[in-house]
Amino acid sequence: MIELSKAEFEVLDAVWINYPATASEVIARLSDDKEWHEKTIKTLLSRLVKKGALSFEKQGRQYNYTPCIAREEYTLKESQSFIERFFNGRIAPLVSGFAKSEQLSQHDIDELKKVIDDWEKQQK
Amino acid sequence: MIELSKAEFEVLDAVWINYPATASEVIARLSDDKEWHEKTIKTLLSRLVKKGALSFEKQGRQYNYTPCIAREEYTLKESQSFIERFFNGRIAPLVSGFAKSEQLSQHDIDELKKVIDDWEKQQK
DNA sequence: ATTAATTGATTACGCGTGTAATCTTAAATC
DNA sequence: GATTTAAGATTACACGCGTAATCAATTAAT
Repeated sequence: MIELSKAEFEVLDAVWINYPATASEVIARLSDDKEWHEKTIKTLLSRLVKKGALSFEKQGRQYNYTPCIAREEYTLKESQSFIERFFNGRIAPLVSGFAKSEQLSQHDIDELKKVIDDWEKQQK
Repeated sequence: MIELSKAEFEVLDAVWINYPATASEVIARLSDDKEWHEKTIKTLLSRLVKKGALSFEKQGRQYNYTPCIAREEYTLKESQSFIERFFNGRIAPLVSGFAKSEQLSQHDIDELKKVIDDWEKQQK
């Protein structure tokens, strides 16, 4: 699995919004939330390329970056390893922890029910 | 929030099994799964103390370590920040990702249903 | 055609982490 | 009491990461 740092993931996340994307586009997308210097973001883009998380094509003197993995795929892997580390690979204890600490809203519950519903239909 | 590295968490996890625990006990508990040198584990114990995750009492020339936080508390915080980073703070998409990729067993579903059930009883 | 601007490449640097080795001191043994 | 042992304290060291600054080269502007 490609291992990304926190900052790298946030940059990749900005690329996933819409791609291919140039460095300046990514910088623009991040400028609202982050106080990152332009240089910092470019460093992170390079590191993402080096790690094989982004590819690029030259377009004039700029690069057009494209993710090499889908967000869903990446977050699934991360979720798996997270749940493995903290909950022995079982997902219910995580949800249960949220429930116990009042972190679940009715909306969350409805969504979870739907996920379960869909799963059961799928099974049949 | 106390920030622990991966290795630090694994050592703390070995203390949570049963405490207070001496360094040698922790080393023994970890010896099955990990190839860590005794010195490495002692370094990690010290760092956990320094970070405020463990306290200790001298017992002869040994230390008796005790966690300063409950496992549930720590994993809840970690879960929150994980879900925040990857799923915008919503838990259902995580579960949904597992479902879509065939990572859920009937057993998981049953557990999840129970969590939901308990939550709803609690609500009423 | 020069010059200015901008892009990516390269270099920088302190801190945390994984992974111990060495030092110091106090307890256990002879 | 002297010596060995073993526990924690201190030191080490390379690599990744956050956070850029500087360098080199190419395009845009004048």
